[in-house]
Amino acid sequence: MTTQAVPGTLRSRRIARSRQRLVEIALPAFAERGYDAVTVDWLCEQAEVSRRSFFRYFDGKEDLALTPLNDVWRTLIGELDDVLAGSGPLLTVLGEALIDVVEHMPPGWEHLAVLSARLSGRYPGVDAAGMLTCERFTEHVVGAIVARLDGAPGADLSARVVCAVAVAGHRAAVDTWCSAPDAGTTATREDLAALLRATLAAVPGALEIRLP
Amino acid sequence: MTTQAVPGTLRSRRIARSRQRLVEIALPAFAERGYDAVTVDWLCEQAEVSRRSFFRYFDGKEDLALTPLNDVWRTLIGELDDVLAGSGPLLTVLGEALIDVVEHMPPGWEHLAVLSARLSGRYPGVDAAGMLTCERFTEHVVGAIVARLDGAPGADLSARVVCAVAVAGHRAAVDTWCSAPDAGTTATREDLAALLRATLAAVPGALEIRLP
DNA sequence: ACCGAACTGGCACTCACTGGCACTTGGCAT
DNA sequence: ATGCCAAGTGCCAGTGAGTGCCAGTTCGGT
Repeated sequence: MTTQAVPGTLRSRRIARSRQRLVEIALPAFAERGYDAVTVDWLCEQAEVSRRSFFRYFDGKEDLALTPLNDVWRTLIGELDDVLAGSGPLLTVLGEALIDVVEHMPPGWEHLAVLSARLSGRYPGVDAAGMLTCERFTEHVVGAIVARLDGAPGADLSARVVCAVAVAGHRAAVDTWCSAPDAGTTATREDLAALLRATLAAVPGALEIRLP
Repeated sequence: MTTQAVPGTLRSRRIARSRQRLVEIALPAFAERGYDAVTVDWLCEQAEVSRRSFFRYFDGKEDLALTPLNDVWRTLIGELDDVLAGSGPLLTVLGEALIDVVEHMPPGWEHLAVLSARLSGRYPGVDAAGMLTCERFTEHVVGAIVARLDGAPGADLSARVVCAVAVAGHRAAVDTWCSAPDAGTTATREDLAALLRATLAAVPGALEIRLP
């Protein structure tokens, strides 16, 4: 997906290019003609990739549609060991790492991410797949935290709750970010980073909300 | 689903019975032979319901698999207006309402709910569908809260975060509840209610967790 | 008893996704 | 350079979920 500093083997670059091509064809097509109206067959034809390979590159159509957003969480999972080496409140640590990852996505990421986020809002099936990725992130964090704070009672639940809050904050920020009519062309990752910062900062107070 | 005090029309009771029959055939079958190995065709044959009607009764195979757990959230959504008439911290209000709903599910609910929960743990697709239902609950709460606290800045985010926490607590409680090997026969709704109470009480402290 | 509306079942169809198999090709040791 | 091997690929045929359509039935109010 990313153009690596170390390019990797010839093969893996071919795969990465095919994946990238599929995403770049798919997301605008989904936005224009609707998610259901664009078939995997058509996408494969356009990208000159066989149907069989499509399903080797992606977990499914929904995974393809969410590639830009999922890449954020997958990157974060990959960096978890480094991230959790930090200190301070877990929510702060995870939040800053999330923002850092967003700021370091490859060039052009924002345009595709906006399309992906809008798709997620319009199609429940796509949304559900996105939540699954976040859930996988949560499981990684829970596993790592339990291992690190070995034996601490409730570490499990704490990690789960913090992740839930981080994910909810992320979803809220992305919603706002992608809902400006011209977001497709003008939204920047810095905008999203700022929204994430604001959202996550507001979280502790948010829990206090009372009914009159 | 529930045996109503007011039985409703003949028609609606026939439908409810067909739905119930499908759920009672499906969940044990899923547990025994695996979710994928049990086809909708087979289920329809067993329950003597046409394939076409199946998809009129349920949103899909996953909806069927999650009926017991989804019913909790759907009931809660139905009672939202009453629930939000209460006062105090939103998290407490929602938590108590959730526990109340669980305690008033129809007889026999617990056995099917355990099967449903285990299925959700084993099959990501099913899990994702469950998260969608929770998301729908969140949207209802957000809508209602924004309407009630008209104009309060951040009410939107607050409601979202509280729901995320409530849902995470619920998931954690249900996970624990259904993972005892003999839960299928011995788990009671009171057990689950107690777990929910404990989990939700622990949440405020959970957010404070720090890395060393 | 009758009429209209709601519900039903069957059929044919689309499309996502999978397993199997033979073939190609890039990576690597020699 | 060469030749071997595993990883990756294309094609095909199959499965099963989900949907649109339509003709027939059944329920509920009048």
